[in-house]
Amino acid sequence: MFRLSKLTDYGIVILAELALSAPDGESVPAGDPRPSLNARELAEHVDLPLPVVSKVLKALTRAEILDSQRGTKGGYSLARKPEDLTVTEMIAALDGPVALTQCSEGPSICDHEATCAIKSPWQVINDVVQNALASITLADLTNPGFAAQHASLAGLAGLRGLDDSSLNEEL
Amino acid sequence: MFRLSKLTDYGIVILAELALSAPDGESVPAGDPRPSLNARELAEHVDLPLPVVSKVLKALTRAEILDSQRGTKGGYSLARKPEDLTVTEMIAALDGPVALTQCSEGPSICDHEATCAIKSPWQVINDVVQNALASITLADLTNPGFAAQHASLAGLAGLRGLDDSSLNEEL
DNA sequence: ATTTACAGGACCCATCCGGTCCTCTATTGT
DNA sequence: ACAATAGAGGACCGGATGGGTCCTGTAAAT
Repeated sequence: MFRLSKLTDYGIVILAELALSAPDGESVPAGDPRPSLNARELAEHVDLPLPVVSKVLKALTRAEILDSQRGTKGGYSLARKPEDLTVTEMIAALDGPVALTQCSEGPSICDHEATCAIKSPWQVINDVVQNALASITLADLTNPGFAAQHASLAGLAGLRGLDDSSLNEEL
Repeated sequence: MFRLSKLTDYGIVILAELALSAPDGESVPAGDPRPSLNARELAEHVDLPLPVVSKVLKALTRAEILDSQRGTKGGYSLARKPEDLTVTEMIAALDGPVALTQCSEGPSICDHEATCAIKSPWQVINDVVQNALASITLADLTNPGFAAQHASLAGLAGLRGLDDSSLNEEL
């Protein structure tokens, strides 16, 4: 169906929630290990069952996107600044690496390589998508102006039409 | 897993095969209703089971991407020129419309709209991906130089870095 | 020591996808 | 008119995957 899994969707929403709760540039000011929110609080904010949120948080921690702290006062916080976290990474952490087709995962996996007329173009398509997603960061997602600014521009970010001058000023 | 379905993958390969078999610009020269290939021939070329290929061909015909002809000497041919068929359309025909998340499908589908911090950015992400895919046509896929030409450029097609001058000459 | 909260993994169920098959209709050629 | 060919449409089944829950263990704070 060419859709991200719900878990991934949740994950990105949760990350946005965390970014909004730690509005300082340095989410973890190095001296203070107090995590911004714990799983229960996040589940409430996002209005999803705690076990689900918990599952997502664990995956994000394993991917080193979040830092976790155990114990009483434990919880989660962003491991990096929102500007340094791309959508591609979020997806990779929860849905696995972006690979639109099996042959995008690596060579010699597909049985039909011999007869396939378009091996390498797939790789290009994959890269195009991956980079489109890598161009958006968590900071963009939580920036209220982002959607408005890009609503009309988004249509131009493909391989063609890149000489449109209005694209040159970006946030 | 964020992957296209195999059927979609097959479909694109099959379309490439058809494009290569009808190398003239006008795949159907209007006067001659003889389809280029039938399902059995395509199945052989692509080395996939006939029923599978057949299923894909039917879907592509329903989407008006292919023209079909019944009876003896029947078969399939491209309904348009390869330059006028985008990857987005191929995907939509076989996998449904590109909608990375449920809320990309339309408003008021998601239960969490009230609490969701990043409704509209998703729409932007979706558009970015969709347009990245819309920038590639069937003609590109069958062009042997395409992959080589774009291997190094593909990384630049996101929302940032669009002022790179080397992107301006496209095929 | 107790309580809190994360870590890790097992588990079940619903859904979807890949693949096959059967029947029907349209076209061509004899 | 008839037979042969080829697409149209849809039913169907088994396996894989994803969504969601739960249980046990471990680390930190009071």
